[in-house]
Amino acid sequence: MKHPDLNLLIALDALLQEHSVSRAAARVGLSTPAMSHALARLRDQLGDPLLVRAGQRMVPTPRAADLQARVHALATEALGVLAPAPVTEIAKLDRMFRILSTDQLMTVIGPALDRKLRAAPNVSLHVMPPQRDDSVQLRDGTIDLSIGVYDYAPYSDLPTDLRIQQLFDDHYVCVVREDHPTVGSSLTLAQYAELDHVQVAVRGPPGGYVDDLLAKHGLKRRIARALPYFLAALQLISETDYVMTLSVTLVKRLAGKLPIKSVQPPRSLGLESYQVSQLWHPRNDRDPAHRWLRDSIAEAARQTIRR
DNA sequence: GGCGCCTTGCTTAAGATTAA
DNA sequence: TTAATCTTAAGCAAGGCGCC
Repeated sequence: MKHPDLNLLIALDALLQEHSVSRAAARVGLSTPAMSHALARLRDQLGDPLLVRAGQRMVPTPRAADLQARVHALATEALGVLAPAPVTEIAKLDRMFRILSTDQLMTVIGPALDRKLRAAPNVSLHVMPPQRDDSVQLRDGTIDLSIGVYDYAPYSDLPTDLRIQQLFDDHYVCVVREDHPTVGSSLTLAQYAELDHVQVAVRGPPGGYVDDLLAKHGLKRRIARALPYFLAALQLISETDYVMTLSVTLVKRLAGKLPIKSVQPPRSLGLESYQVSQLWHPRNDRDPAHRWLRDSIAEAARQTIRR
């Protein structure tokens, strides 16, 4: 099926608005002959002269006069569809963003992010726990953005169709209750392995990175309690003799708010630092509102870590 | 006759189609 | 996939038409 040339719709609109080939040409950025050719094609296609000479002027035929309002509405709509997305006024933005993040990261950057988001009073934020594989929901559009640690499996081979931006570097520290009966300011590897552990297992069953490192030393720890939330885990730590290994930025953020103390993990364990990043689907790359959200998160992270 | 506007013929470039 | 060919639309130059 041969489709009509929709450029002719724009040309016809200009001709019916201007009642002049030369002015219509100037209006759409064509030469006069080019517009004249377009008028000839329109005449041929519609079987009507559309504009006819009346002295030095061109006047519309009844058919053209009848089409004028419809053509103008269609041309305006078409140009609107093809125009670049309007610049978003953040203060007037009315939208809900859905992001995946742990309570740990929201505790660290949440207050600073909230201050940023207040620039858009009608923006709301729905934070949900991370999934086994965040990329699924990023791809299908059910979430807008994911914040987390993506430099380990299953994300070490991050799909190339997703965008990632590093937010800040973090490393591990151990915490026990302030008046723990056996733990001082540091831990030996043997002591670390002997203690009962609390682990926050957000994405799946307990175990993982720390256990893999212990296994290299022929050691194994007992995970006495596995919880989905960091704050609940820390509350538990403050009232028991368990030990927990977690983000130093979270521990700093909560300093003085819980009766816990941070303890150097055993150096020989080989815990490495890691990067916290935000992840999104490229369909949102050029969405001004989404870009504003990403910039707000990045700036909130910078402000929080600078402290 | 001069001027302004539109049309027409020709050339060129870009995109589409077809064949190898 | 590439090259050749065809089609289409734009611009340039020139001519036609109507008015003053």
